[in-house]
Amino acid sequence: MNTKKSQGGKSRCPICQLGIFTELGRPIEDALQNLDAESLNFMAGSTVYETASAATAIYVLMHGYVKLAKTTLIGKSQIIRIVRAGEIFGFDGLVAEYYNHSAAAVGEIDVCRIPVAGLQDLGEHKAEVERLIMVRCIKELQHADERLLELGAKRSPERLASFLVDWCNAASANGWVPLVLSRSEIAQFLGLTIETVSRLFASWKRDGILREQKQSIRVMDWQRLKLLAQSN
Amino acid sequence: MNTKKSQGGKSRCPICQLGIFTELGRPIEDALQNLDAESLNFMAGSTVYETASAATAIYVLMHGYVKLAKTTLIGKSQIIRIVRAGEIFGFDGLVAEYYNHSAAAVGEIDVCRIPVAGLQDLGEHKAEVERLIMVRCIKELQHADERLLELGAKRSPERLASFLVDWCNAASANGWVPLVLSRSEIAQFLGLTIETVSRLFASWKRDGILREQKQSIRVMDWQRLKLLAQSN
DNA sequence: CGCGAAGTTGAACATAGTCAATTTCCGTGG
DNA sequence: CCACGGAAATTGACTATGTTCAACTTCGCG
Repeated sequence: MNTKKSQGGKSRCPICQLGIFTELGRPIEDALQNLDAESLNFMAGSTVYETASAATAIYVLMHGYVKLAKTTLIGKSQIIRIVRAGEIFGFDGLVAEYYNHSAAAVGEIDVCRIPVAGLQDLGEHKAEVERLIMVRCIKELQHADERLLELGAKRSPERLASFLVDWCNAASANGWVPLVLSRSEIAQFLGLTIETVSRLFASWKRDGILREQKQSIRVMDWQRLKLLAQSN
Repeated sequence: MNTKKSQGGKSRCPICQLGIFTELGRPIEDALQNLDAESLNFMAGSTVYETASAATAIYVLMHGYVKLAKTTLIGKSQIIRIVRAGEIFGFDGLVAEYYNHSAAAVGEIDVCRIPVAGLQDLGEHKAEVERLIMVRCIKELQHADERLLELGAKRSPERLASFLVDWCNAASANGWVPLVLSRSEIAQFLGLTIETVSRLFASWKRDGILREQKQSIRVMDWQRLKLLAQSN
């Protein structure tokens, strides 16, 4: 068993504590408490759901990182999204019978699992929650569009550089930023090989653009990195 | 002026005739008639909206094909989606101030333009329409995920082969299928160059897998094409 | 300390891109 | 109906980017 419920059974899901639904106002927050949402904890590397497993819930990531991935028939896998705390994943649960991708924990995570069946019980508030989900979904779609541009129209240095720029920006901590992903995961995310990623890191470290220590990176020359992200 | 309204001003938009919203039932169909949706006709190659233009409407494609594209700062463009009749595009209108991609007609098209402001006036039906849009959006997201796998984890022959398989399947007409897109557009869609696409076509025609005449293709050997789509 | 996994590095190779020369296609006008 | 002109597509030769394979090093952990 690679998953454990943090406090067993239908524990009160702390959705609101993260502020995802707070914008909807208190009555809805209360209604959400009545869903049988569960707070779950997964240890590093464990699977939240597999491709083609029954899509019965959507998830809100409370803490940590989740990677969503798809695999070709010949076994090459592509990470389609890295989910951050506060984001929703598992949209498939709302329209499809099965998930079309897998979700796995990168490091230890806490998620809130919301059974889709429960959403039906929201009554008058259902519409507002669905609207919020719609908005989130559209944002995901925009993000996916951006990634299609990355994968379809950019070369390896541009892909890695803009990935690093995004990653460090999201981390907001300037200075050292924990790089949660392994070389292999970065490669799978960018549609490259481990070796290519490794060589680019090495080259940029040599050039003084980056430094790395203990799974963390620090950008020394933002200007050059951003330039690499845009052209050659 | 490269666009013209088919019958000037706020013409009755034939949304329902396409059956997109019919699943919602008659009262909602009627309510939709009261939006100031416009039926528009664009000639081949003209632009429905540009990247970064004000996102004030969503569109339903009534007839033809639309290509949605993004461009890198150095001018390489990537087609992120080919929209077919009956599909919604311009989801950005619902959440963002500006479109993050462009939309252009491939051949002549008819679209129904629904101002987002109008959706607010749907009153009690708003929720149901938004739910439908949410469902469509999630399906687009799944489709985008699939394309990320194509671009990130597959080689040129696999990309082109699976594109052709999809294209011909969607056209449902077995036998000759009109290939609406130019080599350049196919290349932009698959993240390849015109030359690579051209060479693959040539090679497959030589091998008797395909035939082509007058902008239409015919798959002669489905088994081999599907095999090409999956592995090497 | 030692083992296994992750990461690095080099050399050879292959895939796809670039550049350039033709050829084909198609609409326009004679 | 044919001829012309321009755009699209094809083809070849060369190049470059990134992959593959393999050896080796580093890191983390028991």
